[in-house]
Amino acid sequence: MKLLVVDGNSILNRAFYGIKPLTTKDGQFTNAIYGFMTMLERMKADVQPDAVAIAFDLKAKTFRHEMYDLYKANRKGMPEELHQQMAPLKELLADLGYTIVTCEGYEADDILGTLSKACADSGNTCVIATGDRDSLQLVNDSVSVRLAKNLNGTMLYTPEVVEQEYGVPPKKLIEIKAIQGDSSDNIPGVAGIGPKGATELIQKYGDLDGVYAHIDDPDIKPGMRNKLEASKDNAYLSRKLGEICLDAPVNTDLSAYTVGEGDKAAAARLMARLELFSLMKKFDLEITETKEVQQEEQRVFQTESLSGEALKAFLGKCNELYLSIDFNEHKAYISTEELLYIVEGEDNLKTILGAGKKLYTDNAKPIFAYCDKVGIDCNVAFDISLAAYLLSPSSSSYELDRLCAEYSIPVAKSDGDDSLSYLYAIPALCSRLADDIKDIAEDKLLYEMEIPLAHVLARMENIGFEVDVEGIRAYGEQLEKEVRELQQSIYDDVGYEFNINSPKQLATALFEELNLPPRKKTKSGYSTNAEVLESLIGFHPVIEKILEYRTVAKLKSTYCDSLIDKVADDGRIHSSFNQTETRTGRISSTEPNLQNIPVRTERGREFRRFFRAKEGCVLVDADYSQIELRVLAHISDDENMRKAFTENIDIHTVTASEVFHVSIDEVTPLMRSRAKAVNFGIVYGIGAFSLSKDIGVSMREAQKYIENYLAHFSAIDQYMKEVIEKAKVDGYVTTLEGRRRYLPELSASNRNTRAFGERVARNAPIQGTAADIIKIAMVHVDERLKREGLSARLILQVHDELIVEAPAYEMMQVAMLLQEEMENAVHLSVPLVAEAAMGETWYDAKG
DNA sequence: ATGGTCACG
DNA sequence: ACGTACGTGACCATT
Repeated sequence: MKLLVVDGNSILNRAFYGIKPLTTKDGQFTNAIYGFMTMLERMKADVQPDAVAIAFDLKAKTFRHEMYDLYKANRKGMPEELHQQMAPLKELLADLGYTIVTCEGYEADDILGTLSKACADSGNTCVIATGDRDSLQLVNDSVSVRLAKNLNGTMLYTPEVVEQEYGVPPKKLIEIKAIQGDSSDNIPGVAGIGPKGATELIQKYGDLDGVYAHIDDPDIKPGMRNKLEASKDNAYLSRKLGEICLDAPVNTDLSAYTVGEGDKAAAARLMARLELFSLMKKFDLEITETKEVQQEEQRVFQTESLSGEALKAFLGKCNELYLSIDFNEHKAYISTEELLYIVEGEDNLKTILGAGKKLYTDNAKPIFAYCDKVGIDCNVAFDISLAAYLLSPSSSSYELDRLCAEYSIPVAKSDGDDSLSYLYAIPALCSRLADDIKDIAEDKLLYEMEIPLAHVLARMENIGFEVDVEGIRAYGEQLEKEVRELQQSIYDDVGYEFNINSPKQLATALFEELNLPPRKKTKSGYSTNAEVLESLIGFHPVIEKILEYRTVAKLKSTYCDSLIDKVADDGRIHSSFNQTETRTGRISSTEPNLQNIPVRTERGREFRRFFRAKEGCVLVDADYSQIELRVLAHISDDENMRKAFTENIDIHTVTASEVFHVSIDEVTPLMRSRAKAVNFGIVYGIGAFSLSKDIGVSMREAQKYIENYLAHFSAIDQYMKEVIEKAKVDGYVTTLEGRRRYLPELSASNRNTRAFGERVARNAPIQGTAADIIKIAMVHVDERLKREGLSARLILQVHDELIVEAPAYEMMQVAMLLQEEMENAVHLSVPLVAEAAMGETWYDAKG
């Protein structure tokens, strides 16, 4: 029989520190649980044990452990984020049928020792899974150790491997440790002797007693002899501290550790509560029925096809449709009390969507897109993904299966395709999410902003943005030529050919071959980012070439090659606008991302010449002026900042005048640009360090700017403090329209994590409110364009900028309308200002 | 899959 | 003593 003994605390620690923080939407940390289960599964697969024992520490009380505690006293206690994961982990393990072993007065180590000895004594074998090298002393012919390196990797230690690595058999490790000590365990050892010396001594004299018996041996040099004699007591104490107990009073009947059936349903519910959905998949678990429903007979749903007259008859009987549509297959799935109807074919699809019924669906945008394409009106009443996003904007997925698990919605058994089973849950999910949305007062946000916006975005995606493919191609060839020339010139300077795109190879070239001074390290080596390179300008002519190369190569690969790839047959780029991606409420753009087309440098900006209005049309582009600072002025109600905006004075100049204590006329361009950086910093949750780096002044200087700023805009200072305090109490911050962002980071024990949470608390209401405002404007602009019978259409949003493609003769009307709707989207205590410009291309239309 | 880098607001 | 401004997405190299 083979027993796997898991060192619970050690593996949990590995998991906790090895995986980035992960929390449920209400802030329960789960990363260690996730990591533990992943590692456990992996170990089980590797080891193929007949039984599994999982050992955990209890509070230690024996002599050895009292001493141990004493020495451990300066160790940090378990952080709260880890501690809160202990209980659910143990519960989960029990639900999965594992036996947890603890023992009053003994540590997990001692349980490992005792069980491994019991295995060996009874002719069985044992594998110890741990992250801690202490257990290596337990290795023998019947006992091996799997040392966890990281999430995926373990290293197997047999007696041979131990001897090869340490130069002594496993039993002697403790003798070495007695001399060497272990600072992480506060085992003192002999001061001044390290691993090398300790190993040599033990190899020669066998054990600690042997060493002291031969203390006068001439092979022991005087210096070492003195150290050994001075720390003799410590050495023997260390030996005692390091020895693992082999007779802890735990059940040594191995059959007790066979993995049982457990309670799979409970395990599934717990994993769902912990939002560990990938684990659920790995363990092949799913929520089938909630507890209450379990009492009843399990419901089995049936599917039935519906079309033609039967479909019309069905539609005649209902006002609301709960449905999900697969547009690839042209199939609609309609969920009712007892049946899942499957409706196939485009004609039937049009019948359903155009019937004027209230649609409750998991994803409205494709429905809007389809209806728009085929020219029918639909009436979307609810969108599950948008509701779930508003409820929990930090989630990574809003798929039905996940949501069912998260909200404990039972998924019934289907009589056919199991992948359809969650579609039955749509009505229950809609009802539950609608209630929750109402509870947190985000119903207006959902029904009046996000759902109508989905329609606008669908139209924007359908319409697309015309591009001049030939223009891009020609520009690409020009850039290509430049890249090649720079590349060759860089090779000549460095003296050999290498991949300039590889940060690693570039670092070797710069910091080893050319011996330039490295400035900053990354996880995997020396940093070669633009900031570092700029600081090296002047050391070697190659630096500027590399910077240039980076810029040109980036333009070529990201903005020529990939953009050309994305042009559809209609000569237009149809980006996807994602409405459930960002944690602040902004939308994002992918495939391609049209929200990061270059503008800051002239060479990059050229790309905007290739984005153009179609024949006979122009682009009308309007952007908000300082929307985030205006939002800040409003929510903080700072008199001085409000005044600047009300009187329409340039805000950066006002800031400069205050920060530098000069009059408005004395503000120089440099002062203004520094003040601009301060304004940005305030919005992001400023620190003197970053500000100083950003504008190139000393930290002292930067600190002074910030102080001056907050002294003058004192309501902002006050607001920034209050918003954090409130976030700590509530657990979330909100925007003007009530959009929430939860901040579990604020209760973290890690200082940096907490500081991050505080910056987010300051930034999210500002960025999020600005996002709310432009979303409202988009819905209004779209409505008005249609209401006024214009054929102009919104085609792009870039956070504070809207682009409309309009027939040339509508240009002025559209510009007026756009500006008006943007400025009047909401009414703040300061005016909102939007400025419109027109042109044939994006380049020309941008102010 | 992850990290480094860099494009945007 | 440590890390260091908010929010994104894409590309490339590397594991």
